[in-house]
Amino acid sequence: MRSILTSVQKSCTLLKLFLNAEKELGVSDLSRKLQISKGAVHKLLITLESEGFIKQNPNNKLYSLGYTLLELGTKVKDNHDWAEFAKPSIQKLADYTKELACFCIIDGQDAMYIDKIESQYPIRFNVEAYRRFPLYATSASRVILAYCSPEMIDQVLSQPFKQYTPYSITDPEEMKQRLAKIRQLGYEISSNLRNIGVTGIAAPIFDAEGKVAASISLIGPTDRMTQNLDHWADTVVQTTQKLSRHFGYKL
Amino acid sequence: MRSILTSVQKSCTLLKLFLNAEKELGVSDLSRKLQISKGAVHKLLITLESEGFIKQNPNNKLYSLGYTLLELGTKVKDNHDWAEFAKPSIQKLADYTKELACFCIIDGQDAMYIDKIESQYPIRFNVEAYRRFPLYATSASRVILAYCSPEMIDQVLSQPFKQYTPYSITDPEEMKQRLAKIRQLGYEISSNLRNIGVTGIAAPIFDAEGKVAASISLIGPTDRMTQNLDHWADTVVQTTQKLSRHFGYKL
DNA sequence: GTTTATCGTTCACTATATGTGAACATCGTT
DNA sequence: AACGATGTTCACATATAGTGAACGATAAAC
Repeated sequence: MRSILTSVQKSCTLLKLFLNAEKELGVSDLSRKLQISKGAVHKLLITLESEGFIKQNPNNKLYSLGYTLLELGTKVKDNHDWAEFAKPSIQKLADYTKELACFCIIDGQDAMYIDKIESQYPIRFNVEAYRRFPLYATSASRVILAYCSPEMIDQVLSQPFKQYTPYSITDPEEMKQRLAKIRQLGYEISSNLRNIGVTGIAAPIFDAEGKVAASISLIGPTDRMTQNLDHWADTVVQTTQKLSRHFGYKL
Repeated sequence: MRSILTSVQKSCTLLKLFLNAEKELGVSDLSRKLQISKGAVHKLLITLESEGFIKQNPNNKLYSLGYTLLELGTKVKDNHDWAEFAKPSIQKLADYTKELACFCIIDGQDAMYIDKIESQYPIRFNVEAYRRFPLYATSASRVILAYCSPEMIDQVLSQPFKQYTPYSITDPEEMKQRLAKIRQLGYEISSNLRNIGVTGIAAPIFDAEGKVAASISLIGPTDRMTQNLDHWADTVVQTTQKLSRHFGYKL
């Protein structure tokens, strides 16, 4: 059962290389990063270019991501119903608290914000939508991870953690205890774990089958957040519980 | 010189099938659409799924586009500088005219709106951003096509035209004359060619090398548009000329 | 409740497409 | 002018992609 097509896999990896690199990349550079010959990379690029997934800058011969990806990405956004479903809720949350309200989903081994309403305060924190990050990294993703299967949790925690700040958790056991505490409380409040001076409050959303599906979080500067911490934790939890019920989840 | 990788090409075509189809597609359906065996399609899907380009709905086993495409599409949007460059201009245009103002680019054989400011009138027309359409289809794309190379124009006009309305141009010769008129005037005003009761005004933007790079258009209900037609054509042309100069284009 | 049709998945096999590595052309720098 | 780097092309041998049939599961039809 060898069902992975190597050339297709290579082309996917190639495209994803652009996510954490310069806007434009050259053949030799890609060849080194992918560890395949220049000729092969060139064929990949020609093929992807003919499909609009890649485009070449005629001036410097370098390659960048093509507009077909933008077209497909827009289609993905149009597809997912629950972002539209959750939008009124995070809007209401943001209006009420004046802080950044986010809707976060799990996809494979990663998390991703797929909707957000930004804070209107002059001093504010912001996140990047449609960008993957590890499940252990933020309160928004940890409240999802906490309700995943034990195997899933073990798999995620078996990889080394990126230390975003001096306060980031790096010990798997400590993380496990934190996840247990999330299951006990039903939400999480965390500070300085990914960004110094930033506090997040997050709670999970469950679907009709009782499986965790997404989360909602409130993020902002710690000094402002601490003024209403308990009240806002309540508000976030009530919001997610309402959404879970909308999804058909029974307490 | 066989430099097209068939499996990569197939995977790209497969992904693009979702653009004009249901949200979810099955293996057999895709097999018929792609004209390759079910087993091969399955391998393609497994590979794409392992990279996050496709995801399978566990309930009905059907496949849909994955979030990695959203991630890549967002990166494409972040990359292109000129949309941000043009944004103030179309914003100003929309504020002044109260109609839909669009920024349109050419990519390969297609056109695409990559930015727009919508009209605030209760009765208004709208377009879909980040969606390909043929170069001959709208005034926004025709003013680009008009300044393309003769070979490019011939190639585009050699394919049969889609008849969006009873008034749509279907004769290549008639289209050529229209393009000639665009080059003569420097802009185009068109009505009912793609949508009945809708009028568009468009003018091209040139880069430093004098090559056509994009266009700006103003679109709205014909009855409202006709009240200020000449004045607004002037305004659009002035906007594009200003942007062309910003790009380094010399008259 | 049984049959039928259709679906997604798996498998062994062969033709074929793929990746290699070297040679080439082109550019900017030294 | 020589160099080093680039992107591009090519012929070839090997690994691989696509076939077509069989499987099990599911849902519709009788």
